Amino acid sequence: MKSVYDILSERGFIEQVTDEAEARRILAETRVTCYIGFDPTATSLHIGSLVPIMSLAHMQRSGHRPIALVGGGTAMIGDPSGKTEMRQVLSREKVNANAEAIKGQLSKYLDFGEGRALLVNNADWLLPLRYIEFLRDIGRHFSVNRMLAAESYRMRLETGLNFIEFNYMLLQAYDFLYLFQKENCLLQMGGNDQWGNIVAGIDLVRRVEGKQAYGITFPLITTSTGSKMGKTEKGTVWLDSAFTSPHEYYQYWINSTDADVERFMALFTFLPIEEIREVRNLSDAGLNQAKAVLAFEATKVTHGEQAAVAAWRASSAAFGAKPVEASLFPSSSIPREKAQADVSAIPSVEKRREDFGQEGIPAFELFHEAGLCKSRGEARRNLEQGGGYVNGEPIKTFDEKIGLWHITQNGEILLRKGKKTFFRIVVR
RNA sequence: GGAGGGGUUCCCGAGCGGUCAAAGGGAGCAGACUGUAAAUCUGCCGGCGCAGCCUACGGAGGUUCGAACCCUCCCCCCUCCA
Repeated sequence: MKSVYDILSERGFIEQVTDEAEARRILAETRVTCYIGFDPTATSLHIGSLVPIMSLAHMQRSGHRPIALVGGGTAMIGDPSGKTEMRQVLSREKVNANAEAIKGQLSKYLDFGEGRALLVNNADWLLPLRYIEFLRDIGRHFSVNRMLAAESYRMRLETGLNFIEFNYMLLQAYDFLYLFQKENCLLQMGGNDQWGNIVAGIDLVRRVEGKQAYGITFPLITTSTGSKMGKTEKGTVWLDSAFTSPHEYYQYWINSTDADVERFMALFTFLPIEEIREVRNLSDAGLNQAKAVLAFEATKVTHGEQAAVAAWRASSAAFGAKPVEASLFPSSSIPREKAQADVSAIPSVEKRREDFGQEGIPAFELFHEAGLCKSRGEARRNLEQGGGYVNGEPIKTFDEKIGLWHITQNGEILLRKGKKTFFRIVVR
């Protein structure tokens, strides 16, 4: 049977490991408690946190015990690793609020049932720390010389690093020690920029406890076009449906670049790796079907089956997509029939008939109001450049009137910006 | 504390009295080509029904017909010295 190490490895989760042979062995032969830290810097996690989340989910599926650590304490310091500038320090209230929100999100991916997983907040043990004791017990184990040599600090040595940030490494290392002692946590994982912090934790465990702990880092995920993951015209792709609707989430994934499909499926869905490998043999229409499966499965993981189906319907209807063949990705629960024309997952706003008046509303105003464009000026430009449509018909001038006469049988007006951003005006 | 350098539009980065809503690049948006892809080419890229007006170059004042550019004070960052 495959161990979770094999699974993570073949799915592209592993960038570096501290002691590969041993890490492999303990993950194959014992039940391991492992942890990853999440920064409560916003009220929602975004796509960038998906790799860590998925890795914990794989751990749990393989019978190990994951700990999701919300960095309510460390967020008050700010991790300088790999950053050019100092991060803004958040207020304590803000950090607490964010930590709570993130806890809620994580429980959608992991089962925090008794003994299955753990959710902790390092504010609980970091905040009560006493400075002198901490320095004596923990600080003494750290070599400033070695810290200065760390890759994660190098960038900051050029632009400046203040003491509070320099301390970050100690706190994170202490987290590891604490979880090692309290929960017998043997493994810390994290993004590759966390390598220095993770190794510092392993070191601390060895010095204090004389025991061996382990670390795994994930590769930094970028799209093959070179941009960072999870950015769209509307900004960050969040995991919270209040910020990024399931439909937008689905659209984000289905718009993946060809070259990313296989890699993303392995990282962001639970489909069997053998089926994912088939992507290599696909091209054109087949690849587009694979993208639909990627989008569907990824949406299912964070928003659930029902939302995924709704997003699939809306997307298929809007773009006239053909159903995914039964032979492709048999493990996927994506519907195989032709999607019924249901656009209800497309973002919408309600308007009253009176709002349109006799004359109708100028298109650029409506586009702005619908949130399709950030300003009227932008709407104007898009429309002048031929990027606007009502019910599929191109809008010719930026102030073309949109009125009651545009309402279709289902009582809606369908707006579209560019090739793929749709919006519904539901008229009451 | 002393000496020097610097804070420019989403990011990098030019500008150093008018011709500056500010070069160039990146990101982004739209159009063409396509497969809801990439690459490429074209246009756009502060706000406003926009040949005009308003708001902007760390903050507050000042000099000037006119300031992102000059002066004063303040805030923040960097380097060297203490």
